[in-house]
Amino acid sequence: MKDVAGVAGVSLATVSRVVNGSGDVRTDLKEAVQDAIELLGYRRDLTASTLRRADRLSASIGLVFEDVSNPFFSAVHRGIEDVAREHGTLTFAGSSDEDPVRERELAEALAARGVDGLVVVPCTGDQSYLLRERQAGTALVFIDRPPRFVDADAVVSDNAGGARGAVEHLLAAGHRRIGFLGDRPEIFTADERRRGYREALGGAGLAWDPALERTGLVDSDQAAAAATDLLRTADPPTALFAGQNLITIGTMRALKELELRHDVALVGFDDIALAEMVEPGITVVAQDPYALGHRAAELLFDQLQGEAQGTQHVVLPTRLIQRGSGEIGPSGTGA
Amino acid sequence: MKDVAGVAGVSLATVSRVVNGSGDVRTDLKEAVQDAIELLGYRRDLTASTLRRADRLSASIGLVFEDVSNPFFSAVHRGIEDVAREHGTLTFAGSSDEDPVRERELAEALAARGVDGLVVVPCTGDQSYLLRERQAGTALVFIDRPPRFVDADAVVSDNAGGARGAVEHLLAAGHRRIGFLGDRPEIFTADERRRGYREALGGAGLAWDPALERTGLVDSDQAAAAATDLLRTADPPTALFAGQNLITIGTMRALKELELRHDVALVGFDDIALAEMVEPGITVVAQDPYALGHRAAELLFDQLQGEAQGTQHVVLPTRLIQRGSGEIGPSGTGA
DNA sequence: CTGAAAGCGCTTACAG
DNA sequence: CTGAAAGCGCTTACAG
Repeated sequence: MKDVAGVAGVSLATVSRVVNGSGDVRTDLKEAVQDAIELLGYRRDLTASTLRRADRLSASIGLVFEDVSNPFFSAVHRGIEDVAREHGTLTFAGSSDEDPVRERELAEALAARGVDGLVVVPCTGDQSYLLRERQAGTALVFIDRPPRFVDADAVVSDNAGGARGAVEHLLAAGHRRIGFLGDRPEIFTADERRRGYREALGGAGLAWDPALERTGLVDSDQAAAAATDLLRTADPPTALFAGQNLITIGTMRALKELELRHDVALVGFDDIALAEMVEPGITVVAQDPYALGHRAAELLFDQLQGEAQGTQHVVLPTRLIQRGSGEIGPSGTGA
Repeated sequence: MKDVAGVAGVSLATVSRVVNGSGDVRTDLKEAVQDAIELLGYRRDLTASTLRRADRLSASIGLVFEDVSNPFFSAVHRGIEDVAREHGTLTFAGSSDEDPVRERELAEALAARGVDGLVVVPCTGDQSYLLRERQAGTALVFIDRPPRFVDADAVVSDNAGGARGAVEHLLAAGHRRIGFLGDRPEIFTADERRRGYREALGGAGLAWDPALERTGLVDSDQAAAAATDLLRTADPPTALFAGQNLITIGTMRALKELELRHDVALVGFDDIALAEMVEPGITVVAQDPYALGHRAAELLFDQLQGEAQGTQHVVLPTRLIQRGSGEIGPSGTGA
């Protein structure tokens, strides 16, 4: 910038005004500056600009996900990116791998780089360490799960309601013994879905049977093993509700191997690619991860623009998609 | 930092030395500084540090993908993140949507924020605008596709070789009329896969028949329509090679609707979730997107650490995974 | 080992 | 409308 000022024969302040389009600058000087910029191939250093500017905004935000490579979170990412782009803002993203220590390291590393806001998927644990960042002016929105020990905006899906709907769908088909396969109950979403499952059973006047619940399943292999185990018991369930996409995949694999695909009903939480191509098609309760990200980003920019009105807790609805596996009756399709 | 120095009763320089662990500091002063940091809840501003430091490194890198929400790129992302994390570096990521203008905007926005390096998936077009950033010291690696008009490190899959292997696999099963369904040929990977297809046919002494090639397919719907059209011709192919994951899904859908799933062979490029659960299982040529990202990030940090030895062009092998659809003979399985 | 001073690249009152 | 000067939060020679 100093060089540009030199070549254009003006002061630093004038170059700054031209570059930022702020304040009026005489046409001939403006042109001289633009020519000098062109000539020297000058690029503004945005970080230096942020450091000095009154608003101190970096036009960047940070994303703390469980895993950037999980299709669910990458769809969330895109929802956020599209809003951020409208605000000329770039996104940093990182994976916590469900580790509270790593979540905190990531969030603090992001804050140390001066992000204007943070969208975080909280691990089990305590997010109060983020209070300090918020006090320093960092906008903050939680996504997928509510935070603990922090009162802040959050956007989540209707996990309990979606699960309840899924189980009610199975009940309506006549099932009375419905198994639940879930992730670790410490995870908010996993716990909520189990709650929905239990509520639906209660609503139908059924007591929930601990023998029909298998939780702590962290990948599709564990899910397949648990499903196999459950179906081999003396009084097996006639329907299964799988609490998450990887669990649905594992359960489907188990049903295929046991040759029970057309005999045991299945509804999964989260939609999956190719779900309609499998035999039978997989009935799911779908979330809208893109919308989750989009809404969270909107709340974040509302905060940044001082348009936030109190703490917002947004709950997005889920949608039941019937494809066949969830419409199998208690005595199978006979196919 | 000024406040910390005040509370600890030392100079700014001493605080800086303690925070950075650089230079020797008397134990009592060090403790006084640490106490003051604790007391004030002081957090270092990394961007200000970057601005002043000799190496000017920001410990952040930028990623320009086609689409962050595409599972292929999100796996690449994770491969890069894991290496970056070892170097204490954070990643910015954005989507170009295959638009050269947006690619450039993104890359330049990233550069303006002082990233140490850039990993880019180049759109069709000219990447020479990146020469300026590289001259300014930004490390640069291309991924998935080689750049145009820039001599720089690149990590790509063996697209032509993988495609050739897929088609040779179909030829070995006895097929003589093999159709090709591909993305826009302007995209490097799409063109390479078509080249592999044609080479395999040539190697078997077969002339390639333009009537068997359908390209320019940008989503699964277009792929399904093209596959349907191809299979309804007077002399239809007995096998299909689908050049990309979305195209494979569309083709599979068409085969299902025409009830030809067990009669027409199919091999797809790129692996897909649930591919083994479909009937028949989908035979694919799999890339390793995580490895692609991992290798690219290694090259990037080699450049940053001055350990780069000339321009590297890395080609990663692909792997044929047989699951059934690619093992159907010219007269079907009869299933 | 420690501190006073200069300066990274920029913006912003403040005079003129 | 324009420029000289101060300063954002930090690091880094340079003296001592």
